[in-house]
Amino acid sequence: MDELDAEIIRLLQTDARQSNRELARRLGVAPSTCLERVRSLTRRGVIRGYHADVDLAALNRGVQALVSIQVRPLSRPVIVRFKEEVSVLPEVLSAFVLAGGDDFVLHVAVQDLDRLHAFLLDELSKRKEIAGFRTSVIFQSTRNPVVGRLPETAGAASAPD
Amino acid sequence: MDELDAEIIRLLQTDARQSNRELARRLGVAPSTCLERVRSLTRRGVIRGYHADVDLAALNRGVQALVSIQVRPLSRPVIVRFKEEVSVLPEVLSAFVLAGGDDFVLHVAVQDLDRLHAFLLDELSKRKEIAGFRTSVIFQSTRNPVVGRLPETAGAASAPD
DNA sequence: ACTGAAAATCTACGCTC
DNA sequence: GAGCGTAGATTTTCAGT
Repeated sequence: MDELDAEIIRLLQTDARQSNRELARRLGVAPSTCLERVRSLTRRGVIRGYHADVDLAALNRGVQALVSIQVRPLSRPVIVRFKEEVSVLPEVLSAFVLAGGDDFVLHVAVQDLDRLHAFLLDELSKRKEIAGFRTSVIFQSTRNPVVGRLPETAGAASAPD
Repeated sequence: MDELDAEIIRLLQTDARQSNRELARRLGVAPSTCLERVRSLTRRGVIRGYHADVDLAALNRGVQALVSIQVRPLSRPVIVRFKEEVSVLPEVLSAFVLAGGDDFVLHVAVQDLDRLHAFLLDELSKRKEIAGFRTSVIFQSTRNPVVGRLPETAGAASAPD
């Protein structure tokens, strides 16, 4: 993971469909070199795939929400099963298993508030393992297009207290 | 947005780097037709871009958390400014502006728990507009690779009560 | 929406450092 | 081992239909 790899990752996060040639030009290396680097990153699992970013509103999924959920009993089989079942629901964009007050957070996207309500009632309320949940409608969301290495925070690495 | 468009979107969400030719083959249309469809979807803003999916652990960002935040006063300038400033922090993957008990949720990824603690203390605690926040470490997260049209929920559209 | 052909790109392989 | 240049295969792209 040298500087060149980091730059490749940055550029492919910005635009995954640019040609290998273009990528090589921006990096100042030969296309064949660039190709080998990208393959290596893919082989090593650093690059996991390439995905189109789609406008949710255009898919009639303009209403998003975060749903915080507590499940009981808080046992491994219940958590594993709940996570698996809920992850595949079409309304769910992503699911988080958490430490702390809430056990799960679901990021959901649906057509409108009626559908959100229906989802909560039909998919969540009926589940016996759910001890409670709280829904927050999302007004806005922003996503950082590029995930890079973090800058070293001065002192944190070398001088723990 | 006919069936062909929907299928293109599905395939490009799964693998954004497959060739136009491959895409066309899977759809059973000519490459030129497929290309024009993809361009149209891009022009209309349905496809917003293509991004590489990178393993956060490989970038030394293996620790993720959701941070729920309340800000005061809850006025437009405070919200807008907070959102803009926080969105560009390198630790922040995405930021949500919410309705409900919490005003913001930040999805953050950092190297380790020390860095998470440092982020909370150095970036959040010092902000005067923050009235309180709660941090939940993420044990696991799953993401739905394909966002599609939602199935019609029987009765919901045609027979509201 | 398809066909065909020209331009651009991809990528395997042998070479140099 | 890592990067480069080249050449043959593949793909993109845009007429014309």
